[in-house]
Amino acid sequence: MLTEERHATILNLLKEKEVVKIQELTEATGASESTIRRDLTDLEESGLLRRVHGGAAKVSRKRIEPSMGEKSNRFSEEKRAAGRLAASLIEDNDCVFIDAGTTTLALIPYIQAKNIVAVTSGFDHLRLLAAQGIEAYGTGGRLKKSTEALTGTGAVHGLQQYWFDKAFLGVNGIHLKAGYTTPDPEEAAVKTEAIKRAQQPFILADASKFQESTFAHIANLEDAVIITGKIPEKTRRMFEKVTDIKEALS
Amino acid sequence: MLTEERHATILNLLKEKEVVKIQELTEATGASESTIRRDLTDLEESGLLRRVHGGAAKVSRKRIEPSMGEKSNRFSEEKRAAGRLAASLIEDNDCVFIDAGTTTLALIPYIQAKNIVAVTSGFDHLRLLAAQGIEAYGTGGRLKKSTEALTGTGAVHGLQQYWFDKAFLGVNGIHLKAGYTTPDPEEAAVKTEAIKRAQQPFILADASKFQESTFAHIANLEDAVIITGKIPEKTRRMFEKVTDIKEALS
DNA sequence: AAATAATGATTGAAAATGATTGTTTTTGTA
DNA sequence: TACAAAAACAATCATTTTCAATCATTATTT
Repeated sequence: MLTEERHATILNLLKEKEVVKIQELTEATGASESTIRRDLTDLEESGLLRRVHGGAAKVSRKRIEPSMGEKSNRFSEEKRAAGRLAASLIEDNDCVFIDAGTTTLALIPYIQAKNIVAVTSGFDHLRLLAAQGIEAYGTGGRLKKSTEALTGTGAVHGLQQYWFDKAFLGVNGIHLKAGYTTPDPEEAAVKTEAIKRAQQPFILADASKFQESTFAHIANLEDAVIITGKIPEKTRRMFEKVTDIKEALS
Repeated sequence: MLTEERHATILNLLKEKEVVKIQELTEATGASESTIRRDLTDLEESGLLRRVHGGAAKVSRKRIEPSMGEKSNRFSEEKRAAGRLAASLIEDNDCVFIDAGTTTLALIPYIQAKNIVAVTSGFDHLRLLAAQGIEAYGTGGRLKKSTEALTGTGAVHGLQQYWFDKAFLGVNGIHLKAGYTTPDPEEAAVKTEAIKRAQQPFILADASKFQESTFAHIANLEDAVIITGKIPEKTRRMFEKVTDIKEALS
């Protein structure tokens, strides 16, 4: 059975039931436990299901808590490593921008610096920052439901009130020619503005984003420093000719 | 049975009954008493139920959902009536401002009008609006943790991008001399700005707010129409000399 | 052929569970 | 009220289950 088929089988089973056990999945697919576990890890990172001890569960659309505050720290190790590295760059008294998206969400729990001010376009980020006792500001703007990000001219306008020491952004593509890109132009505009208004802009990305490009241009590669988890040596050599790369080693 | 399944089972049982005994839960799930106890501890920490000696009890969740079905609380009934009346004032294609606070939160579920745009300074409000398929914008600004409101110059600045048909605000005091007041000056500034920018500003308030005054001035009584639940005849006569009052009769 | 990716088995670590302990709370009775 | 029995409790321990990491093997691509 092909990987894709297994993934489809798993998701179909989850349409009918609230949760599935690993054992049910090995029986349904004929694959080993290890393989199923890997499948579940992948599917969770794509946001298509939620892993639970013993199996997997449906993702509820309403999902109030981003299951971050809980112990279920099931971010990919890569994102965590990048998040940790990014957080370590924040110094006492900094004013920082934190972009919407799960990659940047992963850095928030690691922030140690005192007396910082954070502005964010992420809905969940705002609450998480405030919950950590960090002085948190929202950009304002339209709440885009799918990504839970504040976007559009409202957000850009909101940003123009501030000036940042550092900005931490997520993107969907990092491409030698296309630069940093993301699918939604409204979100791109916010990211572009944030990069403009930061002395040190950083892009957080995992390996899958390299050599990808999507619709809307954000900035050129040299406009920001890239923070990433482990990436292939080849990729690294290609991109570090154009901009700085901070590679988090776990 | 997986942990998640048990948790779901427990919560489902609690939807139907006010309390459940531990023994009922061990029978329903097949798990041991120890496990059920641990489940209850977890669920209580997540705020999803309340432990009582011998089992667990429902928790009334006023935080997120303004639990429509519940009729036990007199204040919430009053708020609901006012919310329903306020929502009926919103017409198709309106652009409205909805203030932070539980009073205004209560109006959101009753909005029927199509194709409206809503701007809000309330954190929960933003999500609730988006969840209802309403085009929702946040004001931006500092997230004040205690009230979950976006406040300060950031929020005022965000508001200045918009112009409203109607604005719905909550206040802490309605006083013949002091006008509308609220304890926090930062929040007051947001409310003042919203009233300025709306053709028809409304104040939502329950009876307890009348003849009260708190620190920060928002506006004068005549600057907005008051929407309220049932209030004493005497209060009504006093205040309707100065401004319009819409009294919701349940 | 060489590099890359996917798979299954194995391992020690981590998490969940059920039984047991002694303590606290409730209940019934004097 | 005072007291003792019963019920429910938190804390702890040993056992079982599940997990992530690693490695060797097998497909797949280059």
